[in-house]
Amino acid sequence: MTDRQPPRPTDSELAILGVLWERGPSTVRDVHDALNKDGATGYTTVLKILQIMTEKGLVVRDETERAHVYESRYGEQKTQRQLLADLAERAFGGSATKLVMQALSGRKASASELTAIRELLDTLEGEAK
Amino acid sequence: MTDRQPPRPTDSELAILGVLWERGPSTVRDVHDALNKDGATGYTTVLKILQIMTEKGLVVRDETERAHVYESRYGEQKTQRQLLADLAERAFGGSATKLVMQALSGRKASASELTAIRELLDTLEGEAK
DNA sequence: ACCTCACTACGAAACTCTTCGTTGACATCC
DNA sequence: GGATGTCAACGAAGAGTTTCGTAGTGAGGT
Repeated sequence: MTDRQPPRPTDSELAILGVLWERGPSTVRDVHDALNKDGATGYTTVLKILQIMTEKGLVVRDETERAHVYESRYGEQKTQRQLLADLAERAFGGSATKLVMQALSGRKASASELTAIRELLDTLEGEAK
Repeated sequence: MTDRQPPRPTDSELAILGVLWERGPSTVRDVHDALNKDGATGYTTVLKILQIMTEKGLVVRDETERAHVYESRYGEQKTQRQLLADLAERAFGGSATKLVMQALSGRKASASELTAIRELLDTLEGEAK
Protein backbone atom coordinates (compact mmCIF):
# COMPACT_ATOMS: atom_id res chain seq x y z
CA MET A 1 0.00 0.00 0.00
CA THR A 2 1.46 3.37 1.07
CA ASP A 3 1.43 5.18 -2.26
CA ARG A 4 0.24 3.66 -5.45
CA GLN A 5 1.02 5.24 -8.73
CA PRO A 6 -1.23 8.14 -9.67
CA PRO A 7 -4.07 7.56 -12.12
CA ARG A 8 -3.99 9.20 -15.52
CA PRO A 9 -5.65 12.62 -15.32
CA THR A 10 -8.52 13.39 -17.69
CA ASP A 11 -8.56 16.48 -19.87
CA SER A 12 -10.43 18.65 -17.40
CA GLU A 13 -8.25 17.45 -14.59
CA LEU A 14 -5.17 18.32 -16.56
CA ALA A 15 -6.45 21.81 -17.18
CA ILE A 16 -6.94 22.27 -13.44
CA LEU A 17 -3.55 20.80 -12.67
CA GLY A 18 -2.05 23.33 -15.04
CA VAL A 19 -3.50 26.13 -12.97
CA LEU A 20 -2.31 24.60 -9.72
CA TRP A 21 1.21 24.18 -11.07
CA GLU A 22 1.27 27.77 -12.23
CA ARG A 23 -0.30 29.40 -9.22
CA GLY A 24 0.64 27.01 -6.45
CA PRO A 25 -1.94 26.11 -3.77
CA SER A 26 -5.26 27.67 -4.71
CA THR A 27 -8.91 27.78 -3.73
CA VAL A 28 -11.71 26.67 -6.02
CA ARG A 29 -12.42 30.29 -6.83
CA ASP A 30 -8.82 30.90 -7.78
CA VAL A 31 -8.84 27.96 -10.16
CA HIS A 32 -12.21 28.85 -11.58
CA ASP A 33 -11.20 32.42 -12.28
CA ALA A 34 -7.92 31.39 -13.87
CA LEU A 35 -9.69 28.85 -16.07
CA ASN A 36 -12.39 31.23 -17.22
CA LYS A 37 -9.99 33.58 -18.91
CA ASP A 38 -10.68 31.68 -22.09
CA GLY A 39 -13.01 28.73 -21.69
CA ALA A 40 -16.23 28.80 -19.68
CA THR A 41 -16.57 26.27 -16.89
CA GLY A 42 -19.05 26.56 -14.07
CA TYR A 43 -17.84 27.11 -10.52
CA THR A 44 -19.45 23.94 -9.21
CA THR A 45 -17.99 21.98 -12.06
CA VAL A 46 -14.48 22.97 -11.03
CA LEU A 47 -15.33 22.18 -7.43
CA LYS A 48 -16.69 18.77 -8.34
CA ILE A 49 -13.66 17.85 -10.36
CA LEU A 50 -11.37 18.95 -7.55
CA GLN A 51 -13.34 16.76 -5.15
CA ILE A 52 -12.95 13.80 -7.47
CA MET A 53 -9.26 14.54 -7.85
CA THR A 54 -8.96 14.58 -4.08
CA GLU A 55 -10.55 11.14 -3.91
CA LYS A 56 -8.19 9.89 -6.58
CA GLY A 57 -5.23 11.36 -4.77
CA LEU A 58 -4.23 13.69 -7.56
CA VAL A 59 -4.46 16.72 -5.30
CA VAL A 60 -4.33 17.30 -1.56
CA ARG A 61 -6.76 19.54 0.27
CA ASP A 62 -6.17 21.86 3.19
CA GLU A 63 -9.47 22.30 5.01
CA THR A 64 -8.32 24.51 7.84
CA GLU A 65 -9.76 27.58 6.19
CA ARG A 66 -13.34 27.88 5.16
CA ALA A 67 -12.31 28.15 1.51
CA HIS A 68 -10.42 24.90 1.10
CA VAL A 69 -7.01 25.16 -0.47
CA TYR A 70 -6.04 22.59 -3.10
CA GLU A 71 -2.55 21.66 -4.17
CA SER A 72 -1.27 19.28 -6.79
CA ARG A 73 0.11 16.19 -5.17
CA TYR A 74 2.57 15.39 -7.92
CA GLY A 75 4.93 17.86 -9.55
CA GLU A 76 4.49 19.04 -13.09
CA GLN A 77 7.51 17.18 -14.40
CA LYS A 78 6.62 13.96 -12.69
CA THR A 79 3.14 14.07 -14.14
CA GLN A 80 4.42 14.93 -17.58
CA ARG A 81 6.84 12.04 -17.54
CA GLN A 82 4.09 9.75 -16.42
CA LEU A 83 1.94 10.85 -19.33
CA LEU A 84 4.80 10.40 -21.75
CA ALA A 85 5.63 6.95 -20.48
CA ASP A 86 1.97 6.09 -20.77
CA LEU A 87 1.72 7.34 -24.34
CA ALA A 88 4.94 5.58 -25.31
CA GLU A 89 3.50 2.36 -23.98
CA ARG A 90 0.13 2.71 -25.64
CA ALA A 91 1.06 4.13 -29.02
CA PHE A 92 4.77 3.59 -29.62
CA GLY A 93 5.21 -0.03 -28.64
CA GLY A 94 6.91 1.05 -25.44
CA SER A 95 9.73 2.85 -27.22
CA ALA A 96 10.35 6.32 -25.83
CA THR A 97 13.00 6.85 -28.45
CA LYS A 98 10.52 6.37 -31.26
CA LEU A 99 8.29 8.84 -29.49
CA VAL A 100 11.05 11.44 -29.31
CA MET A 101 11.99 11.05 -32.95
CA GLN A 102 8.41 11.32 -34.05
CA ALA A 103 7.92 14.41 -31.94
CA LEU A 104 11.02 15.99 -33.39
CA SER A 105 10.20 15.37 -37.01
CA GLY A 106 6.55 16.15 -36.55
CA ARG A 107 7.02 19.88 -36.19
CA LYS A 108 9.32 22.71 -36.98
CA ALA A 109 11.59 23.67 -34.16
CA SER A 110 13.49 26.90 -34.07
CA ALA A 111 17.28 26.86 -34.18
CA SER A 112 17.54 27.83 -30.54
CA GLU A 113 15.23 25.00 -29.54
CA LEU A 114 17.28 22.53 -31.51
CA THR A 115 20.39 23.83 -29.79
CA ALA A 116 18.82 23.38 -26.39
CA ILE A 117 17.91 19.81 -27.22
CA ARG A 118 21.40 19.15 -28.50
CA GLU A 119 22.89 20.42 -25.27
CA LEU A 120 20.61 18.17 -23.33
CA LEU A 121 21.80 15.30 -25.45
CA ASP A 122 25.40 16.18 -24.62
CA THR A 123 24.63 16.07 -20.94
CA LEU A 124 22.85 12.76 -21.20
CA GLU A 125 25.58 11.23 -23.28
CA GLY A 126 28.18 12.38 -20.82
CA GLU A 127 26.58 10.62 -17.91
CA ALA A 128 25.50 7.54 -19.82
CA LYS A 129 27.59 4.78 -18.31
CA MET B 1 -17.17 19.53 -43.96
CA THR B 2 -15.48 17.01 -46.31
CA ASP B 3 -12.93 15.55 -43.90
CA ARG B 4 -12.61 16.69 -40.35
CA GLN B 5 -9.62 15.81 -38.27
CA PRO B 6 -9.69 12.36 -36.74
CA PRO B 7 -10.88 11.96 -33.15
CA ARG B 8 -8.46 10.87 -30.47
CA PRO B 9 -8.46 7.07 -30.25
CA THR B 10 -9.21 5.51 -26.90
CA ASP B 11 -6.97 2.88 -25.32
CA SER B 12 -8.83 -0.08 -26.79
CA GLU B 13 -9.00 1.59 -30.14
CA LEU B 14 -5.28 2.19 -30.08
CA ALA B 15 -4.63 -1.46 -29.32
CA ILE B 16 -6.70 -2.43 -32.34
CA LEU B 17 -5.03 0.16 -34.53
CA GLY B 18 -1.70 -1.34 -33.53
CA VAL B 19 -2.79 -4.68 -34.91
CA LEU B 20 -4.08 -3.12 -38.12
CA TRP B 21 -0.83 -1.24 -38.64
CA GLU B 22 1.17 -4.38 -38.11
CA ARG B 23 -0.93 -6.78 -40.13
CA GLY B 24 -2.50 -4.51 -42.68
CA PRO B 25 -6.20 -4.94 -43.59
CA SER B 26 -7.70 -7.58 -41.33
CA THR B 27 -10.95 -9.20 -40.39
CA VAL B 28 -12.43 -9.06 -36.93
CA ARG B 29 -11.18 -12.56 -36.28
CA ASP B 30 -7.67 -11.63 -37.31
CA VAL B 31 -7.62 -8.72 -34.91
CA HIS B 32 -9.19 -10.70 -32.12
CA ASP B 33 -6.69 -13.51 -32.45
CA ALA B 34 -3.73 -11.13 -32.58
CA LEU B 35 -4.98 -9.30 -29.52
CA ASN B 36 -5.58 -12.43 -27.50
CA LYS B 37 -1.98 -13.51 -27.53
CA ASP B 38 -1.62 -11.74 -24.23
CA GLY B 39 -4.78 -9.96 -23.10
CA ALA B 40 -8.24 -11.49 -23.14
CA THR B 41 -10.88 -9.59 -25.07
CA GLY B 42 -14.12 -11.07 -26.30
CA TYR B 43 -14.75 -11.42 -30.02
CA THR B 44 -17.86 -9.31 -29.96
CA THR B 45 -16.04 -6.63 -28.02
CA VAL B 46 -13.48 -6.28 -30.79
CA LEU B 47 -16.26 -6.25 -33.35
CA LYS B 48 -18.17 -3.56 -31.48
CA ILE B 49 -15.15 -1.32 -31.15
CA LEU B 50 -14.35 -1.73 -34.82
CA GLN B 51 -17.92 -0.74 -35.67
CA ILE B 52 -17.61 2.35 -33.52
CA MET B 53 -14.28 3.16 -35.09
CA THR B 54 -15.90 2.88 -38.49
CA GLU B 55 -18.55 5.39 -37.44
CA LYS B 56 -15.85 7.71 -36.15
CA GLY B 57 -13.91 7.38 -39.36
CA LEU B 58 -10.81 5.90 -37.73
CA VAL B 59 -10.97 2.81 -39.94
CA VAL B 60 -12.51 1.99 -43.28
CA ARG B 61 -14.45 -1.20 -43.94
CA ASP B 62 -14.57 -3.38 -47.00
CA GLU B 63 -17.86 -5.25 -46.98
CA THR B 64 -17.53 -7.10 -50.26
CA GLU B 65 -16.61 -10.33 -48.53
CA ARG B 66 -18.73 -11.95 -45.89
CA ALA B 67 -16.04 -11.41 -43.29
CA HIS B 68 -15.63 -7.64 -43.46
CA VAL B 69 -12.10 -6.38 -43.82
CA TYR B 70 -11.03 -3.39 -41.74
CA GLU B 71 -8.15 -1.06 -42.43
CA SER B 72 -6.77 1.86 -40.52
CA ARG B 73 -7.69 5.07 -42.24
CA TYR B 74 -4.71 7.04 -40.97
CA GLY B 75 -1.11 5.89 -41.01
CA GLU B 76 0.76 4.98 -37.88
CA GLN B 77 3.04 8.00 -38.01
CA LYS B 78 0.23 10.43 -38.68
CA THR B 79 -1.71 9.11 -35.73
CA GLN B 80 1.32 9.19 -33.49
CA ARG B 81 2.03 12.79 -34.40
CA GLN B 82 -1.55 13.66 -33.77
CA LEU B 83 -1.37 12.14 -30.32
CA LEU B 84 1.87 13.93 -29.57
CA ALA B 85 0.51 17.28 -30.71
CA ASP B 86 -2.52 16.64 -28.56
CA LEU B 87 -0.49 15.79 -25.50
CA ALA B 88 1.79 18.78 -26.03
CA GLU B 89 -1.26 20.98 -26.13
CA ARG B 90 -2.92 19.51 -23.09
CA ALA B 91 0.01 18.96 -20.76
CA PHE B 92 2.96 20.98 -22.00
CA GLY B 93 1.38 24.35 -22.64
CA GLY B 94 1.56 23.72 -26.36
CA SER B 95 5.35 23.39 -26.40
CA ALA B 96 6.51 20.33 -28.28
CA THR B 97 10.07 21.18 -27.37
CA LYS B 98 9.33 20.92 -23.66
CA LEU B 99 7.73 17.58 -24.41
CA VAL B 100 10.81 16.33 -26.19
CA MET B 101 13.16 17.46 -23.48
CA GLN B 102 11.03 15.90 -20.80
CA ALA B 103 10.87 12.66 -22.73
CA LEU B 104 14.62 12.62 -23.17
CA SER B 105 15.52 13.27 -19.57
CA GLY B 106 12.78 11.04 -18.26
CA ARG B 107 14.47 7.80 -19.18
CA LYS B 108 17.79 6.24 -19.95
CA ALA B 109 18.56 5.97 -23.63
CA SER B 110 21.28 3.78 -25.00
CA ALA B 111 24.24 5.34 -26.76
CA SER B 112 23.01 4.17 -30.14
CA GLU B 113 19.61 5.69 -29.54
CA LEU B 114 21.19 8.98 -28.59
CA THR B 115 23.25 8.86 -31.74
CA ALA B 116 20.18 8.25 -33.85
CA ILE B 117 18.46 11.21 -32.29
CA ARG B 118 21.51 13.35 -32.84
CA GLU B 119 21.57 12.46 -36.49
CA LEU B 120 17.95 13.38 -36.80
CA LEU B 121 18.79 16.70 -35.22
CA ASP B 122 21.50 17.25 -37.81
CA THR B 123 19.04 16.62 -40.59
CA LEU B 124 16.49 18.96 -39.12
CA GLU B 125 19.00 21.68 -38.49
CA GLY B 126 20.25 21.34 -42.02
CA GLU B 127 16.89 22.03 -43.56
CA ALA B 128 15.78 24.61 -41.03
CA LYS B 129 16.54 27.51 -43.33
C1' DA C 1 -30.19 39.14 15.90
C1' DC C 2 -30.78 39.03 10.98
C1' DC C 3 -29.62 39.33 6.12
C1' DT C 4 -26.70 38.37 2.59
C1' DC C 5 -22.96 36.40 0.34
C1' DA C 6 -19.41 32.83 -0.46
C1' DC C 7 -18.40 28.32 -0.02
C1' DT C 8 -18.79 23.12 0.20
C1' DA C 9 -21.59 19.09 -0.41
C1' DC C 10 -25.01 16.25 -2.67
C1' DG C 11 -27.01 14.21 -6.43
C1' DA C 12 -28.89 13.93 -10.94
C1' DA C 13 -28.54 14.05 -15.96
C1' DA C 14 -26.20 13.42 -20.28
C1' DC C 15 -22.57 11.38 -22.46
C1' DT C 16 -18.75 8.06 -23.63
C1' DC C 17 -16.35 3.78 -23.18
C1' DT C 18 -16.02 -1.08 -22.52
C1' DT C 19 -17.88 -5.34 -22.26
C1' DC C 20 -20.56 -9.18 -23.78
C1' DG C 21 -25.11 -12.02 -24.55
C1' DT C 22 -28.32 -12.87 -28.02
C1' DT C 23 -30.17 -12.99 -32.54
C1' DG C 24 -30.53 -13.68 -37.31
C1' DA C 25 -28.15 -14.40 -41.73
C1' DC C 26 -25.29 -17.15 -44.49
C1' DA C 27 -22.26 -20.81 -45.94
C1' DT C 28 -20.36 -25.39 -45.75
C1' DC C 29 -20.28 -30.19 -44.81
C1' DC C 30 -22.18 -34.53 -44.63
C1' DG D 1 -31.55 -30.51 -47.36
C1' DG D 2 -30.67 -30.30 -42.57
C1' DA D 3 -27.10 -29.66 -38.97
C1' DT D 4 -23.10 -27.05 -37.64
C1' DG D 5 -20.30 -23.20 -37.40
C1' DT D 6 -18.98 -18.37 -38.50
C1' DC D 7 -20.23 -13.82 -38.95
C1' DA D 8 -22.33 -8.95 -38.33
C1' DA D 9 -25.77 -6.45 -35.91
C1' DC D 10 -28.33 -5.07 -31.95
C1' DG D 11 -29.05 -3.89 -27.34
C1' DA D 12 -28.07 -3.50 -22.65
C1' DA D 13 -25.42 -3.11 -18.52
C1' DG D 14 -21.83 -0.98 -15.76
C1' DA D 15 -18.20 2.24 -15.02
C1' DG D 16 -16.22 6.79 -15.58
C1' DT D 17 -16.51 11.76 -17.04
C1' DT D 18 -18.43 16.21 -17.28
C1' DT D 19 -21.80 19.29 -16.28
C1' DC D 20 -24.57 21.98 -13.17
C1' DG D 21 -28.84 22.93 -10.05
C1' DT D 22 -29.99 22.96 -5.43
C1' DA D 23 -29.39 22.72 -0.62
C1' DG D 24 -27.06 23.56 3.56
C1' DT D 25 -23.63 25.86 6.38
C1' DG D 26 -20.97 29.39 8.16
C1' DA D 27 -18.98 34.19 8.32
C1' DG D 28 -19.35 39.10 8.28
C1' DG D 29 -21.75 43.29 8.13
C1' DT D 30 -25.74 46.39 9.69
